[in-house]
Amino acid sequence: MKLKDPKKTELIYAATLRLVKQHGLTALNMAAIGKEAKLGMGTLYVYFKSKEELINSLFKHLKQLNTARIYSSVKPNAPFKVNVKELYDNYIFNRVNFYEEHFFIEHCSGSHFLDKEARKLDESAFTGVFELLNRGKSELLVKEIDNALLIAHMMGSANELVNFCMQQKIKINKSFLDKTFSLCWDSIKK
Amino acid sequence: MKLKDPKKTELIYAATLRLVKQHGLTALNMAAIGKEAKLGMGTLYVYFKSKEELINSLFKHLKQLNTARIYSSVKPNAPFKVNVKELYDNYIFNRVNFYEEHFFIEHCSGSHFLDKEARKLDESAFTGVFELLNRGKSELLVKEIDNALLIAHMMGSANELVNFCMQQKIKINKSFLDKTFSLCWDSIKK
Amino acid sequence: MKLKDPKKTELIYAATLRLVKQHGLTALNMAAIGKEAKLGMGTLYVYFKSKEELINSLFKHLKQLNTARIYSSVKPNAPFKVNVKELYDNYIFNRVNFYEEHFFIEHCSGSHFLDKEARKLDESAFTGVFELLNRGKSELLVKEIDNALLIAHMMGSANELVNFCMQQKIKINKSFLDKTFSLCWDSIKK
Amino acid sequence: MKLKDPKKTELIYAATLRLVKQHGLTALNMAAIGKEAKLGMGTLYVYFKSKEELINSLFKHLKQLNTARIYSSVKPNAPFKVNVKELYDNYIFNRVNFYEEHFFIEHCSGSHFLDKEARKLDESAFTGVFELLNRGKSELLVKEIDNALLIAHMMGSANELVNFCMQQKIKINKSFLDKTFSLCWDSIKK
DNA sequence: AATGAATGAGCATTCATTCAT
DNA sequence: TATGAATGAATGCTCATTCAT
Repeated sequence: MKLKDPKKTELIYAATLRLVKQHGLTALNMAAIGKEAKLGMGTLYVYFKSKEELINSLFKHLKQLNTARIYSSVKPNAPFKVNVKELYDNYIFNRVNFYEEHFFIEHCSGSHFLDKEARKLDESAFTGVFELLNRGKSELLVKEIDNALLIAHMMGSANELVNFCMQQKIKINKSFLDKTFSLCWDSIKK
Repeated sequence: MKLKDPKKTELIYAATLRLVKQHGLTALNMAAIGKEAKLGMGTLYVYFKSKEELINSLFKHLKQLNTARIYSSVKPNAPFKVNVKELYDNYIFNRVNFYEEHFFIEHCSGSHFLDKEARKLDESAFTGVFELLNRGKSELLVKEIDNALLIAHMMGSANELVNFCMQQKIKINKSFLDKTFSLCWDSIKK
Repeated sequence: MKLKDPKKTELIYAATLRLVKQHGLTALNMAAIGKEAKLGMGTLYVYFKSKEELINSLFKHLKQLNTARIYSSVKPNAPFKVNVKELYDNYIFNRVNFYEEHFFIEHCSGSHFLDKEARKLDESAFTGVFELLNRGKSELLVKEIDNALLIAHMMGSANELVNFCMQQKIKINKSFLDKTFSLCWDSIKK
Repeated sequence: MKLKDPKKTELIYAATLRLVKQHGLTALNMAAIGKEAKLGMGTLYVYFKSKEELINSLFKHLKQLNTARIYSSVKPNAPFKVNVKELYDNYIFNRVNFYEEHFFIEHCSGSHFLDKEARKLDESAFTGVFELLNRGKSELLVKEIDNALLIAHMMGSANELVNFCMQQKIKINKSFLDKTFSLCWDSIKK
């Protein structure tokens, strides 16, 4: 596909995210996306060859974007705990500021829309954090527990805390982040 | 005369859960449910007046069931930490053994299917744990942090650990539970 | 079909008429008839082998009843005009008192439900009036116009007058009947 | 870009009338309309948002058309009887030439399809004839009987005569119209 | 005989996709 | 390229009929 106007792809992505947030993935349809993006319905098919492709394409795009965003904060030279804290803050910040994106990702996982490639992407993604945790272990700062479990524990906690805040319409500030990080840190630290 | 068979409701529920697990909520349709439940499609409408009602009804049923299951393990007379551990094990056990149910619940939340009543149910449910944590605080065993945050932290962690195990097809055993519980305990303990 | 309980047939007929009057022939369904007749839906099939047969059966029944009712008033020995007046009053009286029945008949005619036999019945039925009009002609009281046209003229007028009264909820009394009969009489009289 | 084709509405209307005439309102379904109109079934929903709306829309359209057609023949300057005759001929002519339309209208009235607006339209429509009859009375040509009754009488007669001719496949000609008009005129004239 | 639960063909409606402009 | 009208397969739901009790 030669994209004449790359901005249209963005418009379509944004419209899709807004709609899924508002009415759920189950209610998503092409006519609605066209309308929300202020484009003709046929135009969608200039940029994506099917609804499935649109969704997969957006899913992969978001996954990449998200991984990049999280790692943007990792600075290998900083002390270990500082690094973990920054990663933590950044992760939560991301989750909140791009809530629509994560909502979309979560509802796509497990839907029949995703192709194999997307499903694989869904499962990879945390190699950078692995390395960081290994460093923590070598510095005798982190418990000798499987990295995958440590990550699941921290990520799960962070996700749920964000969900809670979104539901209760609580704004997340520095004091909140410090408090909840202390929970995470105390759990993984040796 | 033939009487309405209460077992049919269960058959329909079970078929629905299986299908959503296998192909996602987005692919769910009445014909498929009928087939999976080995019932005529019309029969579904003897027990539920619409697809929406079927989904809401199942959602509410599962929420109640789940709440009951979690609390079944709380024994007020046991020492605090024992109680938390039992609750934790029970919660994870539930999550694993009724994975289909939680998968369904999570994909329904945020779909356009749920009515107001179901949405409300979705948000309540943790009063019992609140009380337990208060006891922990009064016994000077738990950090002075908002109960809601403590719960979100532990639940999120537990959920994600289960997801991880399901994806990796890891069986959860006592040693796993002890290990991951130690993460949770260390984070909330004073 | 051996009818165990002939009263049930009447119950079913009456329920059908009431429903068609209230919601129209297009909305008629077997479940509703059963409910309205306070009978199980299956019971309808003890008395009629199908919906079509029920409708045709009722249609024929009403046609016969109606023809009998109209002619009940013809007394061959009375003077001609007296006879016509009595027939007219009787016809209108019937139309009003058995409005449901005529509503049903009219909506059935032209529906795809009626079989050939019923359709034929629909077209016959006025031989008695034919003879009366012939007598009128032989007595030089009636215009020399095709009987069928005279009948259509009078019947059409009567039908529409009744419809008008039903819509406007006007009660028909002797003075009304005298006034409108004068219209009819003046038109056919020589 | 393709534009909505106003002729399609007419095609759909015409197909609907043909089908109702042939198989009755009770047998009408969207697939059949699409086929008869040589349009995809989905196309119907581009022009009407539901079957009900299609029927109501057509009903209202026909009512307006019909009222306009009837009055098109009223020429206030002509002598009274000439005017009534012309109206009469015109009314019958209409009834015959647009038999399908009247068949549709009659079967819709009393069906559960019509909305309030359509039902109201159904009841209005004869103000022009009222005025004509008033003129007839002032010219001492018409009996002092309620206009509504006079109209019901004439219309009912005309309707039934047309029905009779349609059933018997009789062609209506000038002599027929003169003959039957004489019946009407004799009934209303003073 | 009487009942109403069970059934699946049939119907109204939706929606991804194509097509004419 | 951009558009939205056109399409018909797919879906939710209804309802005449059958069946088990």
